[in-house]
Amino acid sequence: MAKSKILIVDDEKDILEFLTYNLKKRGYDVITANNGQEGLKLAKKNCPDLILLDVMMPEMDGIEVCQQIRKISNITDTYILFLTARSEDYSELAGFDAGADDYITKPIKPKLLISRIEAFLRRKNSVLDQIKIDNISINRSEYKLIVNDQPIHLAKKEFNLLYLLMTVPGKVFTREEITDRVWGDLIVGDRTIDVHIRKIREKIGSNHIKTIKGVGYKFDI
Amino acid sequence: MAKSKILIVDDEKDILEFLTYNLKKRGYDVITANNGQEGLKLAKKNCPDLILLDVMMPEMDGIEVCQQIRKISNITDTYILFLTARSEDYSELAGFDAGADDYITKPIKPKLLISRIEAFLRRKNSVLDQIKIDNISINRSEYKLIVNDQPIHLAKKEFNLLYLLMTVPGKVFTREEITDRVWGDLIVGDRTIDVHIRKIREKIGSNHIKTIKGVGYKFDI
DNA sequence: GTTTTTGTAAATACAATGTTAACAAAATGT
DNA sequence: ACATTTTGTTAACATTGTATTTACAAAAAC
Repeated sequence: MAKSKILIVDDEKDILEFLTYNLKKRGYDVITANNGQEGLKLAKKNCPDLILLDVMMPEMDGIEVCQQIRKISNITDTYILFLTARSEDYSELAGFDAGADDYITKPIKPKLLISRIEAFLRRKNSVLDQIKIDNISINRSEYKLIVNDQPIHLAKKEFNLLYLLMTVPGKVFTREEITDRVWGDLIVGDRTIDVHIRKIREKIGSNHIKTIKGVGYKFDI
Repeated sequence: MAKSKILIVDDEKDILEFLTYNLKKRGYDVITANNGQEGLKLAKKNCPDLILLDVMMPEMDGIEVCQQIRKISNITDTYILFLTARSEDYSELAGFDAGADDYITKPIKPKLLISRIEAFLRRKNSVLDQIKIDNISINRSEYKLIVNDQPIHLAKKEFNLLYLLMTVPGKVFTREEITDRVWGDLIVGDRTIDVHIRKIREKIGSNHIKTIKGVGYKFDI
């Protein structure tokens, strides 16, 4: 599966750079525009999966860009996320009426932004193919894991389990969630997950996957 | 995450069916009422995440239902969304004063409605997932507690207990409420809660959780 | 000043997870 | 088709961390 494409439209260069950095690090394909007109043009041309749209811009503001984009029939399933300063008194309603899917208020917290983006992309069923966190990079379509630039082999179940944990870093996955999503309907014994976790830890080091006793496991940075 | 529960209150059967159909299709748990009284009763009973409330209804109108609902203390974090015909001259202000969170004007466009609902629920869930008060931040899906920028480990029961108190800061939770919601059906001894409270205080400092003797505990700022 | 309620520390019981090794089942190579 | 290797699962036991109770002290209420 291809990397998800994200278009960022903002007239402030700092924010553009900040977002680009954070999103590229996370493995996205980032395109930028620093005004409404350019944003609209790039949206038409690239059909991004997600558009981050600053509301307050000179000449053509976010609301208008959004309305225009919503008129383009071949980008209907693009998610549009507005960036607003909390103080700006653009009504949220105006944004939603224009076809926005959600709001993020500045200052932007990268973690929150990423988690919203990924929640959406998951919902859209376009699963992330490539996840890179810290020194660990996992690529699903290639069944490939790289730790500290060294390729490491994982068996299928190990791979799927690690991949699952990495799709939402920090989130605790319960044992039930894990069996559901890695084993499917198969019912496996009590210690099976532990053994797999152990094998993964053996291979990627034991400081990434954390046990939350009585709850489940999570991949932590 | 569990399915979100949506209560629709409207006296027009067509609209009720139309909305029910569209929302169920989208995976929501839908409950309906065709007058204000019934709506109020169902709201009390079911604690829905979201209520779609027709303003114009015979006998008890939406404004009144909304006011009543806002008085019920255990459904404070329910979103209430008014349905109004654009022509109706109920003042929007009256609705907001009564505690509405937003308006949707009829005729209802399913896509717009859904996107607003999802924006609301996303915001609600992300808010509820992460609670930050003063120097304490608690994150449910990550089972993570941060005090003064330092991560602190809590055991499961401790975590759930603190989380419960923090969901409604200032509210006194009785011992019964606490056992119900943290321990479930399990019956535990008299001192168990105290011991857990003690352990939490040990970890986050003792100035946040206050004892209301003869009643229970609360998290205070 | 007595009673009730809550706080605390330590002891104990309990449950969840880690670990190893053995075996079964798949996959791969010849 | 057979042998070989890899992968997946289970069982048994060790280990860890968590939950609960106990017994008593302290505080607040009456």
